[in-house]
Amino acid sequence: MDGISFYEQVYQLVALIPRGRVTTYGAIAKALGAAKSSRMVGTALINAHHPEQILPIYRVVNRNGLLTGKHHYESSSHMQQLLESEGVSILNDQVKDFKALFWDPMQEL
DNA sequence: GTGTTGACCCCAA
DNA sequence: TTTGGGGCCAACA
Repeated sequence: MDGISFYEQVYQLVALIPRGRVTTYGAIAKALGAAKSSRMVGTALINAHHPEQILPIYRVVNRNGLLTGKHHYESSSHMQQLLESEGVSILNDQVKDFKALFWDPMQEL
């Protein structure tokens, strides 16, 4: 296929997430045609140190709207703080009104 | 080359 | 409710 790796596809999709919205690993994986490879999405975000490109990976949460990736940040509250600064309310490490704030890549693309 | 781990998800009991 | 199993695939020891 093209010279774009799975990781690159994840990065591009994450970069398209609108401000104040969130999405899930599974939704991204499915949008890329790898619904069962949702793990790779999370792994990709760990290596998300993309050059000259800021990725709002904090807008990506798990299926339950839980901030499972916050432990990989400098501070546990960092991820939550970033989300709240965009108008996303977090309650008990979980996105409030997750269903309403959920951004489905498939629906936009 | 083999085994384990992991920012996940789904289903069954 | 919790627990257990399967799947997927890259990175690491």
